[in-house]
Amino acid sequence: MDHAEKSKPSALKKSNYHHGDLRAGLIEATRQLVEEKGPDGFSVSDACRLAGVSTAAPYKHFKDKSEMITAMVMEGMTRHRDNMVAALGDVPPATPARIKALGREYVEFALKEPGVFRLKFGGFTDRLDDPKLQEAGEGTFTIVLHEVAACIGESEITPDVRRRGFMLWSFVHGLSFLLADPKLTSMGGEFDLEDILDDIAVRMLAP
Amino acid sequence: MDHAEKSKPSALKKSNYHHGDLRAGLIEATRQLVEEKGPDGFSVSDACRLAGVSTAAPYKHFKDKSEMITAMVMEGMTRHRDNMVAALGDVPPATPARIKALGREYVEFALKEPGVFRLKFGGFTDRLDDPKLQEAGEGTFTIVLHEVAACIGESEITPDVRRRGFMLWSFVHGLSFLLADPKLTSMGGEFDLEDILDDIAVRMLAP
DNA sequence: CTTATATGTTAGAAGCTCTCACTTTGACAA
DNA sequence: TTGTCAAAGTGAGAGCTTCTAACATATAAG
Repeated sequence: MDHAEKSKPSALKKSNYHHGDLRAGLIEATRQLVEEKGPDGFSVSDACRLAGVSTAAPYKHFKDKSEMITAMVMEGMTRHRDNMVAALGDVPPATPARIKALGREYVEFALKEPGVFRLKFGGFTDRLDDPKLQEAGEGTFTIVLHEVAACIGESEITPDVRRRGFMLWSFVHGLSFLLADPKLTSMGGEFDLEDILDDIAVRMLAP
Repeated sequence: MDHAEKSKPSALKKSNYHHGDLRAGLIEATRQLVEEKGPDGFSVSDACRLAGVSTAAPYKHFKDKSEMITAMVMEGMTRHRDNMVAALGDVPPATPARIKALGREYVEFALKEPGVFRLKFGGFTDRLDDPKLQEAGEGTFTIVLHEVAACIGESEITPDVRRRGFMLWSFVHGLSFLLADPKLTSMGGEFDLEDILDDIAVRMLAP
């Protein structure tokens, strides 16, 4: 492991004393390891080994382990939100199909990155109390609320809209957890995700 | 901290070299600490201090830290299920009120013991792969399925029953997570848990 | 009463987080 | 060009942790 990688500086690296962009490197290593071993199996030391730096290096970029995980989760949330927005794509406005698209993307993220997803909400939430996380979460929820409003013909976010949005979120969130856990999935029996999403959208948008 | 507590042996303790029922003591200590500091903040050492034994003592009862947590979670699941069964109490059979009662109890447990609840499903699930946990979970789910079947007039657990049950579970599960997280609760705005449970029961039991 | 077993203890190895003092490097001013 | 400073690494090590091994003690069964 010598040269030729990373690219923040001008062109190519002369030495590897300085990493280039260790912050990003550590975040990526953290993500990989959390996916691989779960949040409890993760250690800063492991991340250092993976990134090829000494165990003291991270502390130039993060206050502590918790902040390192928070940064990784933050990055995951951004990705999650971007995916959801992208999923709306050219789905016709004010249709349940948009709600469905958001839900599908939500679940899909949970399936693709279960470790990160669980960390976002599940295991360590108490500790991850960065207000930025909350902001980011609220931003995403607001997207959902606007879609719900459009679907039921409201021009603004009324209490009814908020309530339905929250219920939809609850459902999709729970569904994601159950599906992301191999031991729980089986209990649902055989079913099709699309059908389920259709079903809940219809039921929750009904008067 | 000398005498006069624990009671597995005949009457009262002479020495405290032997604890009496350390297994149960450690499980309780684990529960307390997980609630207090979160699953990540928990350490076996802490539990030992709380239980008043040496740090090597737990290993006579549990293979490792993970097994100790698993045991605690297992105990929590039993309690959770018992609560749910008790909540059914004398609610008239084959009514949505029974579904509601189960849902309320589910959420209530999550609010009362958020640490344990999250651990059951959230943070460490990969690691907590004791088949007994799965069994216990399935048992509880079966209770729900029977209630759903009764409500929609089926005499057995058809695919439709299973599907609705799974959706109800998803919803209540997600709701529990959102409500158990102080940062997320606010997003739902002002609302009444009873109303929400009524609402979802009606919507999910509709043809 | 004796003795086996279950359940404690102490000591310690290995590994983790995080700090401190030190080194290297790139950038920028003179 | 060159000198110097701040940013970003490093190694060593303190003080935790988990878990093992060898030893100690109490209880229960004979």
